[in-house]
Amino acid sequence: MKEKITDFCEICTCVHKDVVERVKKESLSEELIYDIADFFKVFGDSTRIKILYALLGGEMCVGDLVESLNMTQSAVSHQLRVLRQNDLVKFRKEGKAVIYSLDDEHVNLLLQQSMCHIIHKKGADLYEERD
Amino acid sequence: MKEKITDFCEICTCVHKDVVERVKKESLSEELIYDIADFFKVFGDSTRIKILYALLGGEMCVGDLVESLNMTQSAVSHQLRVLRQNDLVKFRKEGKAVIYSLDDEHVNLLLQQSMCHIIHKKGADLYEERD
DNA sequence: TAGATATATGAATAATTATTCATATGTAGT
DNA sequence: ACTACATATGAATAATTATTCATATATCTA
Repeated sequence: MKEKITDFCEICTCVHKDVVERVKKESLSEELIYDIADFFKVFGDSTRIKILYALLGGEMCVGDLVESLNMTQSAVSHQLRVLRQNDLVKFRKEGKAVIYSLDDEHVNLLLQQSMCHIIHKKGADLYEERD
Repeated sequence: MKEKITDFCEICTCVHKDVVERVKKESLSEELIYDIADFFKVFGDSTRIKILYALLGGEMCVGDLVESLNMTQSAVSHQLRVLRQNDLVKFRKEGKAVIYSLDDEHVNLLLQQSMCHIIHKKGADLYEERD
């Protein structure tokens, strides 16, 4: 079962032809791969998580976000744009104010789920040393 | 309902005291915020997504991953470390080979869910222009 | 134990991205 | 139309992170 499949890799001889072929066949398109990574990337920033978590409690105007999160207006606004571009938040205008809210239930779900996961993992780590 | 809450922000007058206070009160600890962001950050890289997706089909040794994904052994190994450190993959040794697999169902779930979300969103975008 | 192979890793570089600063846009009230 | 305010944005800088290259570690075989 351990045999060299082609000559395009000069260093690895530990190659299982069947596995490699299956994976290559079933691989996602480069485009989808990048889309998925980009999607997660949006959640992978503490500023954006703060904003999203704040919006879990309901819609907020930019000024309130700035106050609540102790950040500059510019930083918040830049990150809101990223969230907007990725359809994680939507907004409506009310006079001079722009009021943001979470775009759909997916966001809500993902946030909750990840928090569960992390708290669970942290907990498990904490109690790992017992007996 | 629109009133200045404190004097620590010199530029924003659009501040809803009640909202700001609630958000501040309900805010997550900085530590948890960073943990959540870091968790997502791990998924936010196309190389790691490729590896994780390949492992959805079953356990694989490093060499097979290198072959399947057309990447250098070093790059794969570095990213496997990140995945290991974040408990997304586990491994066992078999002779010289190190065989990796997904660590738990959470990973599986998150990947599937995100793909659904993205495909759905893409689809929606594609058909958006119709009347 | 020596040599070969599979994987891991440190350091340097390259690429990506968040924040800041300055300024622009848009809206409301006078 | 003018002023003030709320938000957005371009450009520069700072910070983070992925990849590469060279080399180290670990395991098997002779």
